[in-house]
Amino acid sequence: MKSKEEVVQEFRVQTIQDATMRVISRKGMAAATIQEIADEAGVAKGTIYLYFRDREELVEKTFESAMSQLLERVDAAIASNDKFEDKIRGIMASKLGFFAANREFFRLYLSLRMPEGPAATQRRQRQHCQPAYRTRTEQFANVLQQAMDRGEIRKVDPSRLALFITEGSTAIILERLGESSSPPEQADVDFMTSFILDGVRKRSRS
Amino acid sequence: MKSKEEVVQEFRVQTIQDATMRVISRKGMAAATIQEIADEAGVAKGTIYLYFRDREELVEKTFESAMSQLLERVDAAIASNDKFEDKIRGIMASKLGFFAANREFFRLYLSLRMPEGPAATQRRQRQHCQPAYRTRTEQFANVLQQAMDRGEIRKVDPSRLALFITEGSTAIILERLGESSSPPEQADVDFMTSFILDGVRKRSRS
Amino acid sequence: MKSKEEVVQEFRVQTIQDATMRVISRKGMAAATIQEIADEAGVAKGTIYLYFRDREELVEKTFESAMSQLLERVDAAIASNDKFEDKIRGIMASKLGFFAANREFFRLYLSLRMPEGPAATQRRQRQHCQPAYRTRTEQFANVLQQAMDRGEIRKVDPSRLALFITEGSTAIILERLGESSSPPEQADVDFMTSFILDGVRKRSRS
Amino acid sequence: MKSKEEVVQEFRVQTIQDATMRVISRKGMAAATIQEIADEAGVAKGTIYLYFRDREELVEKTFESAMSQLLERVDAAIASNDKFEDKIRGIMASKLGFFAANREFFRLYLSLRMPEGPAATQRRQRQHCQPAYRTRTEQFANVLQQAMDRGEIRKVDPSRLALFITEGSTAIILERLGESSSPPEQADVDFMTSFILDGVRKRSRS
DNA sequence: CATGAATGAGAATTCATTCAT
DNA sequence: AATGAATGAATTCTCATTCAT
Repeated sequence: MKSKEEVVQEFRVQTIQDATMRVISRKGMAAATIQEIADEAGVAKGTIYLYFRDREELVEKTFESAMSQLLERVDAAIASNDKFEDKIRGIMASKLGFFAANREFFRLYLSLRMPEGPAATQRRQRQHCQPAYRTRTEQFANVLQQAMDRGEIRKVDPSRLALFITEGSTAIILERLGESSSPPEQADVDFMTSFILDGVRKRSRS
Repeated sequence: MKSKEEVVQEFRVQTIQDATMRVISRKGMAAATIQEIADEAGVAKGTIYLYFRDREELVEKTFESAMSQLLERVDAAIASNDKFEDKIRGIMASKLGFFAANREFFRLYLSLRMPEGPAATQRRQRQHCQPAYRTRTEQFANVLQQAMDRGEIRKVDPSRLALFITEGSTAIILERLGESSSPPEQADVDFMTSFILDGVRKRSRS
Repeated sequence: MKSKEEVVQEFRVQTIQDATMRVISRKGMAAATIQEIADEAGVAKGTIYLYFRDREELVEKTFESAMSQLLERVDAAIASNDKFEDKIRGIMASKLGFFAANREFFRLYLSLRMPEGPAATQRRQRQHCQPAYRTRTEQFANVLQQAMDRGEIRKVDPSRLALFITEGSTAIILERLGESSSPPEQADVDFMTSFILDGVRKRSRS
Repeated sequence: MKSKEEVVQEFRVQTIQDATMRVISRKGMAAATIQEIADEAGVAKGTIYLYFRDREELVEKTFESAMSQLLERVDAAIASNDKFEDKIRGIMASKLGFFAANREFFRLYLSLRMPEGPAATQRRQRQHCQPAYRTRTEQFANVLQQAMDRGEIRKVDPSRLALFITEGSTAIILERLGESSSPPEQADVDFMTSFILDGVRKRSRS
């Protein structure tokens, strides 16, 4: 049972993280200032530092929090007993749906996925965040591995495959977010699933 | 016929752009300062402003310049009379080879591919740069369209397909750059080509 | 007769002042934050403001409170009917003993002795505190004056003399506090007394 | 032979250090902000960082620079072949004269002499500066030691003696600076010299 | 009374850009 | 043309002080 303080605490954290996401979405990672995030959240600058050590932790935690929501969705798709095709379909649909509902998160996602240089002990951002991205890709690689073991798909390097598909689908999402009018989600899910499974080669009779 | 001044001018521009690429590669977009770029190029800070209006234009021009080199390579692959599979193979090989030879460029590429928000009046980056990226993807979409017209591949939305493949293969390159020892380029080219053409579904008899 | 409220009040004030002294001792004047003082005192930040107008008053009152303890000791030595040499000895011993027992106070003492500029509208300190320091030196000047009047010592400017001796002995204390192993208090008391009375000139036969 | 750049460089450094001294004198160590120092020096905030790494280095270098001027004066007095009394007189006169001419420096001197807490990794000030103070006292202790060896003064702990005298005389200077009208320097020099040599005990016939 | 979350003024530092030499 | 010293806007983070609970 949560104490009142904990509830308030969580609410504040959530409010600030939401604001962070919105601001990063609007302005991009580098241009999102603490002041603007504070304004967006409707709190004072100092308040943010009550809940997050510094800018870095704020971004990191915000990312992880949003990411875990995505992972939950994807996990559900993965955990199903569906056959491979349906799993893929489910995963693609999860991603698409999630990002459609959390447009803002997408830019954060992209920002953090991009690796900073090795000597990146710079002002703005370190690498802590990659784990979550890695995790997600590896998790997907596992799904692929299992499908290979069960003979549902061809044997290839599951990591490479996971990467290709993950990023490919991300691009589609990115495109959708930029479009003023996109095709229905289902259409893109179908397109991706079909491409992943069968590629693009024309067959005399499938 | 170029005047001596023009030659010097071009040489300076090239020197500065090369330095820009190296520095962004090393430090990442946000941490690459004009000072460091100037040092790397062996010129004074002020000199950079003789050839580029501001930091933004410098980055943009640098990107476009490098991009056009990539496009040249890819164009060659596209222009060939090869059948679709070989074109894909050629395109993938071009990309892999180019980025392997220009590791530095890759981070710049990633930095700029990421769309900045509409209200992007930030300190360190705006969005002008997308054209070149768009161009490349559309160019690839054309290749796909032609292959569809010739009946070499199934009919799907060529833009979506181009995006998926472009980003998917980019991810593989990114991975390669991060690995201490990668498989031979050829292996990854084969993997990608095969995946693109036939997907991953196991077939009773291919 | 003190009411219960007054007792509680005094207790709080004392607790907070003690904490203040400890924290300033540990961290130095500039780095002693209200938060840390509150933590040390085991009260909430706000509580401090119930008993002290602001940081400045807190430090000032703390200083004066501790100072009055020192004055009490010194007064006892002064009030004795001893001859000058013994008074000096007593005063020196009081100071040494007091600061040895209240190491923490010493840094506060030093911090506040230093005069702040006239336009001292600073963040962390103003000048109000000098009175107590002045008082002590003047009190000592009186002792000297009396000794002069009684013909026990030579006639010189008593204020200058008081200053010189006060600060000189303070330096010895400061040194003692910094040493890992000091000579016995008595040795330093003797040294100082002897120096004050007879100076350092070698005499053929004293 | 100094190049023009070096001259300008030194001039800037000097200008900034002078301003630093004035501001610290006016406002005290803790309240002297970079902005105010910049304003006082008539340069922009950023310019200061062209010549000093950070606030700490600025204060430290300023202190050392001024200190070395004081040391020069004192050295001259020490190096003389005068007998002990005259050396003391010379040293006292040097100090008095120096601080009278550099009133501003005095507060800086006091600020830095005061030890910061052991855990003093704080925002404002570390300890680097103590060496210069130490040096000066030790140097003086050497003078005393030599005088003892030559039998000019009694044998006592030279370090303790040096401390006492150094701080005692500092207090006199401090007092002079605070007075609206002080006695002539010579009077205070005489007073101190006489006190140091002969103490205050009244003698039947000297 | 006591609390401590919230506030926001203020400090240090960085770096793109300008401009006199 | 080239330079690099100077600039100052912008940014992060701290902490004394207030005030609703």
